[in-house]
Amino acid sequence: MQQQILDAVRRIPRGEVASYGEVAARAGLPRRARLVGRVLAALPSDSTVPWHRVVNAQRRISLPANSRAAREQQRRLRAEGLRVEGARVRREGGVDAGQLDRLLWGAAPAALSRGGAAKPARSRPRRRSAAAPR
DNA sequence: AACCTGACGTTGG
DNA sequence: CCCAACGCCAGGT
Repeated sequence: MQQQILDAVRRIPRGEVASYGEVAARAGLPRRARLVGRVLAALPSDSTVPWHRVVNAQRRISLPANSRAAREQQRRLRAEGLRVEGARVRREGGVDAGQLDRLLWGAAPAALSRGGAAKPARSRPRRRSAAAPR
C-alpha cells in the first residue's frame, strides 16, 4: 500500500499541490493522512517522487519551519511557479469560486442570491477589488 | 498492553 | 487568520 501512496503522489501535476489527506484518499486509504507523512519521511534523498507537492490541509508546508527539508520544499515549489509566503503555499493568480462565478457569468447570479431557499451558512469570500487576471 | 508521539484533519472561538 | 481541542492511525518505548 506504500506503493499506492507513492503513486498517488507521483500523480500530482507539476505546479500543483495536494494535502496528505487527499493523497491518502486518492491512494484508496481514507483517514490515513499520517501514514502518508511517514511514508514520505522515509523517502531516500535520491527519490524522484515529487514529495514537495504534498502539504497539509491548510495548504501550508508541514515541516519544522526553517528546517533543511522545509527550505528545500519551498525552493522546489517556487521552482514550479507556486507562491510561497512563510509556510503558506498558493497557486499563482489563483481564483476563488466567487471570482470564477463573475468571470463566467459576468455578475452576481441574482437567481441564487434571492433570499429564502439557499443558505450560504458559511461566510463567502467576496472579493471585489481583486485585479482581474488578464 | 498502556502510553507517547507525529511531514494530519476538522471544528469552533 | 491564528489557536486550541479533539479525533485518528501507526509505530516506537
